[in-house]
Amino acid sequence: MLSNKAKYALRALGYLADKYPGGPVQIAEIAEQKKIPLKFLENILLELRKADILVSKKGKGGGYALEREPKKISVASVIRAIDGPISMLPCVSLYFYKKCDDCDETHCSLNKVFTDVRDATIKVLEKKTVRDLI
Amino acid sequence: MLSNKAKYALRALGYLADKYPGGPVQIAEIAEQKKIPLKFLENILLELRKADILVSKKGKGGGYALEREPKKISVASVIRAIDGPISMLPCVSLYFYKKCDDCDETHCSLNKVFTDVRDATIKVLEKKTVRDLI
DNA sequence: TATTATCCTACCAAATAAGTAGAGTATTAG
DNA sequence: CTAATACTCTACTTATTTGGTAGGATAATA
Repeated sequence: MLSNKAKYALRALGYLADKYPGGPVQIAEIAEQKKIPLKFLENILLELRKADILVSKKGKGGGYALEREPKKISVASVIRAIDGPISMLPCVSLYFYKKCDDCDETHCSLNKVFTDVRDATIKVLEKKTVRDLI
Repeated sequence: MLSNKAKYALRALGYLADKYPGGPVQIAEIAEQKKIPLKFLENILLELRKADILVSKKGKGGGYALEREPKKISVASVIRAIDGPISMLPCVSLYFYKKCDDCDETHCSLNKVFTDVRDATIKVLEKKTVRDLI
C-alpha cells in the first residue's frame, strides 16, 4: 500500500502538472485546493525537490513548479522518492537492493517469483507519468 | 513491501509444498528448517489454516499440511491472508475495497493509474503458486 | 529593511509490525 | 483413564513506521 504521504505527493503533482508550464505555485494554494495538511505538505514538496522532481523559488512570488514536463516525470520515480522501494522484497529491488541474509539468491524461489512481480508492476509505473494525474 | 510475516508464511508453505502429499509436518520442524521463530510461526500457520490454505491435526503425529495441491494455492491468496490488500490504494482493491473519502472514483486519475498497476501485479501473483516456492 | 515564502531540524502521538508468554483443547498411546 | 503431544487462542510487550506539528533559519523581493 502507498503511504498517505505518497498519495498526497501524487495529488500535489497532479495539481502542478495542471498548471504547467507557468509561474511557481505556493504550498498554501496546493494545500488548500487539494486538502492536504499544510505543514505536512511542506515536508513532502521538499523531498520532491531534493529528488529533482520539483524546483522551488523563495520569497514573494515564490513557490513550487515541476522540474520538467509532466510527461517526463514517472509515477515510479515519485513513489521511490517518497515511499522508497516499489518491489515487494528488498532482494529484488532495483533502486533499494538489500541482500537477504537467510537465502541464496541464485536458488531462492521467492526471489524468482518476486522478480517477475516487480517487472510487471514497474513496467506500468514507469509508463505512467504525472501527466496522467491531471 | 511484504511483511516479514508474509515472507515467513511463503517460506513455510514452500517447505510444506515440498512434502506434499504426505503426513502432517510439525510446526517445530518447519521453524527449525526454515529458521523462523517458533511461536511466531504458530500464529502464522494458524492464520493460514483459517484462510483454508492449511489443514491441521492435533496431538501426537499431528501437524500441518497443505489443504490442497501446491499448484492450486496462489501466492496472491497467501499474501491476502497474511498482509491483506495487494493493491497500492484501498479504492482499487478487489478484496479489501474501501472508498476514498476525498475523491470521486469515476473521475479520479489516481484511481485509474493504480487500477492498471493492480491488474498487472495481480495477473502475475495469481499465476504464481506455492509450487513455485519449492 | 520588512515581508513573504521556502528550508530544515526536531519532536510527538497513534498505529502497525514483530515477536513472546502461557494457559487451553483435542488426539493418541499405553 | 491418563499422560504426553501438538495445535489453539488471547493477550501482552517492544520496536519501528506513519502521519503529522512546531518553530526558527534562510533567501528573495519590494
